[in-house]
Amino acid sequence: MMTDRRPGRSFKTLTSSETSGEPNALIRRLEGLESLGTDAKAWLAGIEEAAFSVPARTDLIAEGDAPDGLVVILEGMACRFKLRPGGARQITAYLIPGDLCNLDLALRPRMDHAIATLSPCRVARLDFEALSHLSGDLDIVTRAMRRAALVDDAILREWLVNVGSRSAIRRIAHLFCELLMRFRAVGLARGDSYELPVSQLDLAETTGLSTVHVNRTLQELKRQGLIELRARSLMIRNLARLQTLGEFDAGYLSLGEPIA
Amino acid sequence: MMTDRRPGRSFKTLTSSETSGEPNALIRRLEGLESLGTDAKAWLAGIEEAAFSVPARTDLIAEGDAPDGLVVILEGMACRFKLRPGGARQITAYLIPGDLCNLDLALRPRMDHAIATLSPCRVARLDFEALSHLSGDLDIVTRAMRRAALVDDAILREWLVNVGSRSAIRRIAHLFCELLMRFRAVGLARGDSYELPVSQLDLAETTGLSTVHVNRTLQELKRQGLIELRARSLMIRNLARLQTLGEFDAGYLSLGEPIA
DNA sequence: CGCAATCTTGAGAATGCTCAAAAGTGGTGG
DNA sequence: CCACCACTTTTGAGCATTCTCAAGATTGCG
Repeated sequence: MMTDRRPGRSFKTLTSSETSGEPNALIRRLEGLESLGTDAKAWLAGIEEAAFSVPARTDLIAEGDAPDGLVVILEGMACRFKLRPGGARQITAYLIPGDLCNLDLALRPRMDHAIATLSPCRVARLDFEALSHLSGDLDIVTRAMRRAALVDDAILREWLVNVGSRSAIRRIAHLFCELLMRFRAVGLARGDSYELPVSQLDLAETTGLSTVHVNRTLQELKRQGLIELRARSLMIRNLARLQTLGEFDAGYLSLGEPIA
Repeated sequence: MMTDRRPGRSFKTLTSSETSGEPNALIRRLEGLESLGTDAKAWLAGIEEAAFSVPARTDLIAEGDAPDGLVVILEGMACRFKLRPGGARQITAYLIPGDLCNLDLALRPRMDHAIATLSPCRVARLDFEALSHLSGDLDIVTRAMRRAALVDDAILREWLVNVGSRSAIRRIAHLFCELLMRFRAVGLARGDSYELPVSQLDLAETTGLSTVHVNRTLQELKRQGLIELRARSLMIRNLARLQTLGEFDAGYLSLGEPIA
């Protein structure tokens, strides 16, 4: 279940969309997948009330859990991962604001993998009851969430291609391109830059490389003038070349206009 | 085991479950996920009528397609894959009898990957209309199919772990264990043996290894007395040791008793 | 200011790759 | 029924990418 943190705790609330009237990341994300009506948006805006903060490197859902609510990332980054017998960790997905942790909770008895924060996060838990009673104008929300799950599947397949067959430098290039597009979709990129609050160890556990090699590969990307990366902030200096290098084609992210 | 089926049309009828009153692979697969009523089974048995044969190495669904029906594998093996710019192919899933190719057809505009047969297959196409009108006792079928999709997701995550972090010999050991369990679930394993109609090139494209290294790794598995593999038929000689080597834990396959 | 985590660098080693060619297999048409 | 052809499997040899180990530099946080 969720680790010992109660909703009430305030972990120094950052300046965030929470205080303004802007749509939260979940709304932005789902709006890219289905056209949401005003009532749907209003309903989704309500999740802010249930939001709470979680520090970095904290389990959100453990392997074997049977969560009783749908967990949504509103700010920060989290990841899905599996542990191998020796303790090695393979990250199988990044969760960014607007992403859903366990959409299939209704059908899946227990989690086959775990979810943990990478950076400090703001998170909401949607009650299973509330979700299953969405109907009428609101079941567009369910459809949008299902579509989001399909995009997650597509991302996972793309990661398998990445790790299964691309060289180190291409893997990282591809990952950085994907994250740019995903952050853009929820309004969290400025131009070709975004915050990437993960360590090189995290990148290593994502790409199937050693930390040492991740480090050297990042240096090579910088040397080639493709990226700048300092203080957990990534600036892509030459997106076209980075895309070519990473063999990146955004089609699998379904970022076109919302399909009718 | 009722027989409510019309005597099969013959596409050069092989000796197969088709001619007997046995449940087809789809029924067996879904029955492992939900308890099906007799009417659900009868409905599923009807797909035999729409079955047709496809030779090996033939595309079933191309990337970019928007299929108008749900494709089901009844016999043989197929795979999902993506092609990289240079032509390299990464296989992202094996489809065995009882598996569904494109369950999300209602929500996904176009396929982000392709599906092709590996061996000669018998395949059925379920009309989208027919599926969307399943209701009452039959919507248990929909539930079972959704659960099957979740298992596919879990398998994909496990493959990412496999390719992202295990050594060559562990990767192949893991894959062989997984396939044993999946074939067993649809009654296609005899003891610890099963037909594995894929080439070493296919295995290479699956595991992210070169064909040469696959070949040498298979020899090592034989040398250690873990497997026998000839004429596309795999016999696992020491399942316990193969599981340990492959770090295989069947939990992610949801093969327990059907969950209520 | 100091600890702990993270990043960086060096050097040697291993796993797995490429290229190339030979040997085996199965299907097909003459 | 055999010969041939394409595909697949196997083997050898050298090499590249990436890993491991280890230590030193840097950063961020309390």
